[in-house]
Amino acid sequence: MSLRYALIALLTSRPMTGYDLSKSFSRSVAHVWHAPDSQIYPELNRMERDGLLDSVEVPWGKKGTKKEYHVTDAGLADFRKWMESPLVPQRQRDPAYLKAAYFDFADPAAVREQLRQQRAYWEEHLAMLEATRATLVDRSHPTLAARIAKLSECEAELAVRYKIYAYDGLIARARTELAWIEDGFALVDELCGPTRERPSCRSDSARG
Amino acid sequence: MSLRYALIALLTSRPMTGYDLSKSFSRSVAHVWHAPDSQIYPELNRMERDGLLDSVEVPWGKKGTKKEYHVTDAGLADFRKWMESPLVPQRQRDPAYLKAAYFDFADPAAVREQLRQQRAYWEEHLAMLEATRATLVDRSHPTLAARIAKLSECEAELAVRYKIYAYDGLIARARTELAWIEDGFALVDELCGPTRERPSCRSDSARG
DNA sequence: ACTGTCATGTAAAACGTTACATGATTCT
DNA sequence: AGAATCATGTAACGTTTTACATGACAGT
Repeated sequence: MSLRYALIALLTSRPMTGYDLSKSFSRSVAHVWHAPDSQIYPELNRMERDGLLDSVEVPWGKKGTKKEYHVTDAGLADFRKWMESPLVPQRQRDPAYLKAAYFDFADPAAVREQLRQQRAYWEEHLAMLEATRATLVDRSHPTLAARIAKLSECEAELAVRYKIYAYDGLIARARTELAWIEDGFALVDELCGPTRERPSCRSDSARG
Repeated sequence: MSLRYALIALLTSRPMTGYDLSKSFSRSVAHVWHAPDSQIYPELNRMERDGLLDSVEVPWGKKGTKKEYHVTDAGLADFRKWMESPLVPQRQRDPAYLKAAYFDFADPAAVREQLRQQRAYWEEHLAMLEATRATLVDRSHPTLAARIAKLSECEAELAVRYKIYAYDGLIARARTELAWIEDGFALVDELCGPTRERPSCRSDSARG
């Protein structure tokens, strides 16, 4: 159901086609809520059917047309209702922690390799979050710019600050993950030795 | 697919019935991977069909029987293969951050209420994680105790330390969330004032 | 007899992923 | 002419949630 509200959130800045949305999505909302194109188009159709969106056919080139969606009053009301409704706490679901709890079943070499991959992923993710945060601070982020163009300076300040706040949370989370991964390297070194592939006490009984 | 490996992980400590598993689940693995009973029983059947588990019928009371599952060699091999295979990075999917980015669409009062609920949830979750971590440190955690009973002291040390490591990560994450929530309170106070329900600049144009 | 725990699911719907499928337009 | 981008999906499959459903056993 959050996909629906992520789409409304984007469409409050300006009307967009499904294609625009799927592009904007990957540049902003996807950082908090990933969705592929194949989920976006059908959801847009359902939202229009449910009266949350209207669409206008816009000519495109000589023969083609595209559908530009905009949020209806009902859609905006629904979005506000969701925004003010209590959040159901997220269920934990993270394979990385599940694996970490059972690292003793894997080779130290495999453990280190996974930690390296996780570190690479989170470092890249963090860099992207910080870059995006910077475009919010200087208000050059396209979706944000489109949104605040319609607002007073004071309202714009609110919109910007909350977006920065969300990214600060994501950045803090990424840093926490990276610190945990570094602890993982230290732990493997301590338990298995920095060079040996296996701890000296390791026997087959623990592995079969 | 992680449900399957979470179940094997639990069953490596001792054979269990579906009921045992669903109880153990909520006391340990559910902290990293939630699953309801209705998902566990069918998955166990599929895993037995796939040769990852064997089951023996155990009499229960006068007439009843129950099925006790244990991991097969194929199951253990599959688990290890998964343990050593690269992790696909998790897609971000967190409604809390999506909402936070659009807090300007909600009443400050509603925002504060949601922050309070989130804080209550994470404080409780953190307390549970710390309590569980303590039972790992003193080795009184039932599933862990069953597991390490079969291991040498040195192997047990490995198993225990990695589990503590996983909980340390979850605890760090919970603290990061709580710090972010506190920042949220401070931000709402700054932008909307500590007592007023709305920022002075607020007009209808930003809300419809 | 009643309550709580043990025991095991089914069914339907919602949600999400992956692969496939097609064609027009714009830029170089 | 070819490549990149714009545009819009369908189909099949797998996962997850929610609600429902049933009954035996153990302790008071």
